[in-house]
Amino acid sequence: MAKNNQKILVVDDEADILELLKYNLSKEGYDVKTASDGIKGVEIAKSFVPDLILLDIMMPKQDGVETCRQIRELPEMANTFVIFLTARSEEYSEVAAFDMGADDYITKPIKPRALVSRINALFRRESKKKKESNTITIGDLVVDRTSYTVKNGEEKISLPKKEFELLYFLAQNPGKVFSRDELLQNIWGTDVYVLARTVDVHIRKVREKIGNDHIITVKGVGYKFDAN
Amino acid sequence: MAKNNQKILVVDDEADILELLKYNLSKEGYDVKTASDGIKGVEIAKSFVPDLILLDIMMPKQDGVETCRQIRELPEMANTFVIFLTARSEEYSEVAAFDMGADDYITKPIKPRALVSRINALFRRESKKKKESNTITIGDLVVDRTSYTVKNGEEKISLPKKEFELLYFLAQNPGKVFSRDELLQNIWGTDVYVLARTVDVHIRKVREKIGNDHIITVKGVGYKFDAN
DNA sequence: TTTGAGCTTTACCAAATTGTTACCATTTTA
DNA sequence: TAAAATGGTAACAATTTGGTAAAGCTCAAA
Repeated sequence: MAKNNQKILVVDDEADILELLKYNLSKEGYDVKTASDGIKGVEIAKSFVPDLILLDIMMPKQDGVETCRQIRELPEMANTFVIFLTARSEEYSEVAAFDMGADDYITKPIKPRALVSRINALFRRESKKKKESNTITIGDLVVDRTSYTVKNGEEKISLPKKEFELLYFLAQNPGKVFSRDELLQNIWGTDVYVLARTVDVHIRKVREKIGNDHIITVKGVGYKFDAN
Repeated sequence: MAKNNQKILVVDDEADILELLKYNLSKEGYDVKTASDGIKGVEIAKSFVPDLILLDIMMPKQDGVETCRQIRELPEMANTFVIFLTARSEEYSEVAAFDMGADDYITKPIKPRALVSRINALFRRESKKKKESNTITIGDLVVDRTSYTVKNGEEKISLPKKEFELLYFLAQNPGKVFSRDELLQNIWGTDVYVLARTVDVHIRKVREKIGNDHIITVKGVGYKFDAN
């Protein structure tokens, strides 16, 4: 049981495979749903919005390549990985698959342990990337630490240091309320003595720039970032 | 009866299956009730308020999908898992099922041991999540200290400090009656002198926001939180 | 080194919200 | 029915926060 919270959708026409994968991935802590053909797969993907889709290529009704194409057209699935499952013998063009936006492919027969560790690695890499790129995407905001900018839809806003740090810190723990003192501790450091009301002013300036909908005041407690 | 305290409702028209599941799940420490069709299932769910419902899809009178839909409309069932039981052959739409708010489905024939471990895993994951998020779930209410919010079904309400503290304190000890003085001691602190009737006003405000069904007055004694 | 622009901090006031008390109506209990 | 307890309302007090402006500070360019 991992600390994980990632969502995975498995699409395959063989019930055995669905069950095998679901069992192994659930055990690992992933939130797994399954679909038995491509059309259902797309449907479920729309509401489930998984982080990763395991997609059988050879399926009746609608093959994996076409399914992948449809998924790639959905904007909410822009950050979703797609891994194809393919029988070794199938001469389905890898090229076509990668052209459709697949990120990887795995050949059957599937070895559960290998698959699981590969997927773990995928997510590890991804979370590492995010950490390194120092970017938080949350709702309609992209908070980018490398450039100290916030992108709100179209416009890219550059924030001064303290304002940025404040926003970045709050956005790292969306929903969690921080008292002014906690914010001072974490952003200003323990050896700086500044009045707590300083935080208010910065909050105000950040709000002025990104809008009032993101940072919420909890009276008597502090501030929190809310992802709507 | 083991350490467990989770409630499971099994709905299926086949008596054999009801018995099989009830036996195995009870042995595991779950509090299991059964219903032999969808209509009865909904009825029992209303009073039993299970944490998980195992729902046969193919049933006379009222099928599982419709039953699930009805259950999803009940606010007190917002945190209840639904797992469909389906014969492999049935071409009942998974999509419809997931759309109705199912969290999973299990294909018959049922393998008791696999089913039990799957359910155990489900609850383990869930309880871990809750611990991490510093949350009390009680009936249809989710009281979240990290965000100072109360979720009553759909709507998320943000409470100011005193009101939240009061609700949180009562919800921590559901069923236990506290006198006004005890509440003042615990929430206001020992060095604050406030009239006991102040508590009443706060209780009233909390009730105004979350409804009158949760905090119960015990005349001559004080207040308690009741999980219905 | 000086200067100046922009950032950070402080101070202060107004506005909004929350907390407390008092009082009367209503309900419950004896 | 009388007494006690609680609900509801409103006024008042206290606290908290938003907004504004000015002083202090930093850093880079001249």
